[in-house]
Amino acid sequence: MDRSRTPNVEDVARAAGVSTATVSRALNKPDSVRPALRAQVLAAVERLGYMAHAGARALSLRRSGTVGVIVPTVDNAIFARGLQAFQQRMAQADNVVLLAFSDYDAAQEEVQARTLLARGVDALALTGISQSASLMALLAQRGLPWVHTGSFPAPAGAACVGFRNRESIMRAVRYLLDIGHRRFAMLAGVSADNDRAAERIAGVREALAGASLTLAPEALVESTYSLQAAREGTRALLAVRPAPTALLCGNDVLAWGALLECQAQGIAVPQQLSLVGFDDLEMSRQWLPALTTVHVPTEGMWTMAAQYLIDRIDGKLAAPLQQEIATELIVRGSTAAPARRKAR
Amino acid sequence: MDRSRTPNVEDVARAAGVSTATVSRALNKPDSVRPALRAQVLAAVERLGYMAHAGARALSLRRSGTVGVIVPTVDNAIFARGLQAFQQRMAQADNVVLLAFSDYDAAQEEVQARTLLARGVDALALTGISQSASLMALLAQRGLPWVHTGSFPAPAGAACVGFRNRESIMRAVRYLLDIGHRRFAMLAGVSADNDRAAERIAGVREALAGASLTLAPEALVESTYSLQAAREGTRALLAVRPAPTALLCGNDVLAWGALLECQAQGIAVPQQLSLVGFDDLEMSRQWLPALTTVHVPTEGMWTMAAQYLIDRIDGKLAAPLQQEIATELIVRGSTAAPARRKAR
DNA sequence: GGTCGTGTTGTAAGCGCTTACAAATCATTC
DNA sequence: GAATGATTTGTAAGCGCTTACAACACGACC
Repeated sequence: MDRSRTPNVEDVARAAGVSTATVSRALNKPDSVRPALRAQVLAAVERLGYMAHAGARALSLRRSGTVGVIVPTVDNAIFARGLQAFQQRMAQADNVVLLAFSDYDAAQEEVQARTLLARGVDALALTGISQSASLMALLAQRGLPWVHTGSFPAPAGAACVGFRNRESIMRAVRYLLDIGHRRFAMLAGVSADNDRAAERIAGVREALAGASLTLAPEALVESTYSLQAAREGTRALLAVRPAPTALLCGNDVLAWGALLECQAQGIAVPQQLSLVGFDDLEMSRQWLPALTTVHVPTEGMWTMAAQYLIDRIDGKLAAPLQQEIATELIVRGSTAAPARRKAR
Repeated sequence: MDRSRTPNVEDVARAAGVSTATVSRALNKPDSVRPALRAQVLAAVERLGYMAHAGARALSLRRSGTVGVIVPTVDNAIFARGLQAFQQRMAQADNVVLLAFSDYDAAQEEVQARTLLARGVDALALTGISQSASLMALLAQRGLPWVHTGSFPAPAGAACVGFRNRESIMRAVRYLLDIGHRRFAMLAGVSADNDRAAERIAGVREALAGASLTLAPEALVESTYSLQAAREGTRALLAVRPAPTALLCGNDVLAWGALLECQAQGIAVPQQLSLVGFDDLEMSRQWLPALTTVHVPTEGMWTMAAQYLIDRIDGKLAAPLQQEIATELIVRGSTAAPARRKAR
């Protein structure tokens, strides 16, 4: 039992008294080899602890069984959940996931994508649609299947599984308008290199315009997605006069920051300020008050994205899919009609 | 410009008017080829959009440039942050990260690990030390470098970068004892397949024993790491009589759940109940009251784990490293001396 | 018994890369 | 100018797997 070398097909073939072709067949299309032989082969495999060399396999199969995914970060639960769903679906299809982060930066995203391509991924999942043009060109040129998640629609020729960020947040704004709000502020995500953040800002603007309102420059703050930054941003917005009665947040994390800042300042939510998030993370449900937010079916979305790539890799699907996901406004305790008299 | 095939070394060699060996050298050890030729080669590479086939490369180099990591989940920020640090360090070293999840289940962990091994990872990072014996045997037998994170020490022969979970939480308990607490409860993580959760329970027990106290069976609840479950667990613990004055939580997520439940029940923290977490996530700092918790330098820990694997892959390091990381009790607003008179 | 078709197995050619070794080139020294 | 050594380049083998194709075995049928 010297294990000077990790065993290869040839070793297994010898041990089982068959040819390498038979070993390969026994492993990859069991039906094509007689049961007796197959058993011998599998026994030898077991005995030697054989595992096919992935590189060699990729070389001859022209596919690596590997799929890349790039998310901005995984520190936000929305991506954490999505990534997990994606990985799970991929694992079921016997694909393994190569992970990289863009940190909300298109240049970094391109660098990471190139690295993944160099590793021979069979497909690539990306977040949003604000990738660099050169990255898009590269993917198209190499004929690699890829999909954008979280945004809809995607540019022509590209596949996506996502939702309309603009329309989704517009529903929230209209709801606030309906219950009487007129003075709005927005704590948005950083819109550079982030179409979703940008679209949500645009959505708020558009919905307000529908009610002949506008968002004053000082009533819009872009913030990174940390609680710290969100609190600072909120502080600035709370200082605006006349004070806003409703604060729209680019996502739930920002909304949590806003809520914490309100608690710290003793501002009652929703009595003095209505707060709306976006994403509907678990914590938003548990918070006190529970957060009114736009629900996004993240797991389902990423699972569909994974499935699309799988189908694409298998050649079961020829054309790029553009799949729209429905979102839903979930009204909870953080929003209410504005107080009758001028607040504060 | 027909691109019927993705270009290979031979295409580049032809285009640059050199041999394939020179192309390979120009790319991998530039110094060994004359500047003039090197420039020709790089130009051809650029022109053709050449990218070396990773599988072929892995086959001939006997290494894949790929490292696997298995975490229980990424839904908890502690792993999200760690994973990100790990990926970043690996990317710097030109390694790519294959991700899989164990979902706190040793059997699933083994399945996932086998999949990663089959994909030819050069090394593997694991969470904790409660892996199945068969997985450990497999890794040892294949001679694959691997590392356990978050636990210290690891079994002989294994490498780890982690901390002493038991001693870490004991400091928290002693602090509570010091400020006068005598009635304790613990909202622990599920200890099956989770040495960290188990050690933290053991630590609480041990520290209490040092003060001649014990944890009554009904004063210990094991909960999964969701806010929902944590709240339910807390509810049970709050119903224990005499009521506890201090609640130790297995991690920050559980502590958040506990805090939310207290808020919902109108129990004042820390006046009526002192609350301690574990991990020191960003949110714990921002919360109101801010959470007293055990700080764990996650990013640094995972970065060191990554570095260890890199060194191991490069052969720069021969023996398994057992690296202890220091933790620190951070006292914030969620703990205080118990009220003088019997609570409630 | 010979022929044919069907199903199973083996032989060997690649997949694309790196690198040991051989060959060629070039500078240096006598 | 030839010999020597150092440096650069090319040739070709080999990494481990899959699979086209050839070979073979076997039963059915005439």
